[in-house]
Amino acid sequence: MPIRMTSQRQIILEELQKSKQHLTADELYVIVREKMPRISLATVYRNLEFLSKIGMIGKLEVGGRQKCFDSDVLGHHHVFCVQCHRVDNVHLDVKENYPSHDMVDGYIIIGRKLEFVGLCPRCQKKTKR
Amino acid sequence: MPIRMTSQRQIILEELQKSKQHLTADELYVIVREKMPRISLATVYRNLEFLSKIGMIGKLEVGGRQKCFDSDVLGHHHVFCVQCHRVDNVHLDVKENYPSHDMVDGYIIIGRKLEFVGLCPRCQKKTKR
DNA sequence: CTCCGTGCAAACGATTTGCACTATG
DNA sequence: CATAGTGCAAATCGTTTGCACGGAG
Repeated sequence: MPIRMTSQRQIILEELQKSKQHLTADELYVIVREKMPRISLATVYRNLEFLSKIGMIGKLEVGGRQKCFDSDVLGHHHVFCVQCHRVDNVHLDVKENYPSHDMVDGYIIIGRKLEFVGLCPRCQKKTKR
Repeated sequence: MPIRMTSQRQIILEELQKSKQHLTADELYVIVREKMPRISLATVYRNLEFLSKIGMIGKLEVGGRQKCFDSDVLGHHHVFCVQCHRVDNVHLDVKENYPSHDMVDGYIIIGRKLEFVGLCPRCQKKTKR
């Protein structure tokens, strides 16, 4: 089954790669609509789901409400602001000393996710004053 | 401001502790309704939010749709099944060799969350056949 | 007696789906 | 030309909120 590359799929993928950070479905919707005004939000959702399923992009489901999608699938972690629910990338070299189990409690482990929880710069200022 | 302990708050807390695993709001709703049939789902949500805010229980926001709540606040990680979105506890001793930063990219780090992603036993069987 | 907490229903935000139509391979 | 993908609107799911009433302190 070859991947059918529609113009909307193309643009969604391009814009996501161009942005170099994770975006939610409707942030991407706003961006894509500039080039293709008649695209529907449902199509954005369907394509993000599809692209993440075939591994071309990463789906990111951290705390808070909306899922994010990310074209850079590898090698970074995330910080989540407890106050405003903002999510940022962390490029921090973490020595991973996990036991080399690929099986835990009956689960086949296919990945690990390290997530930092904290207070973002903006919310620090808000709290201080 | 003393904590006002209503009967519904009491039961919600008890049942969550009794169950010894994390539950979603409406799983707990079903359980609590057996003892208190007229309780409303909104009350369950409001109390879970409240109890987690004052630190008596833990709120867990991993991948997937629903938030989970957990009376055992400490010392375990979670596995998330990519297929059925089940979440389980992992009691696995992980040597944490993180750099001792408490500040990353402007964020004040207040916590870390390690989450495993995998395929649960049930879904492994489904996939095999 | 004073508020905080409740039940109910309605509102909400994010995501999904049914359908008839379009366009890719 | 078959069938996967689209746009639209309506449906769904989890969660939150406004309001009038009830019970804890």
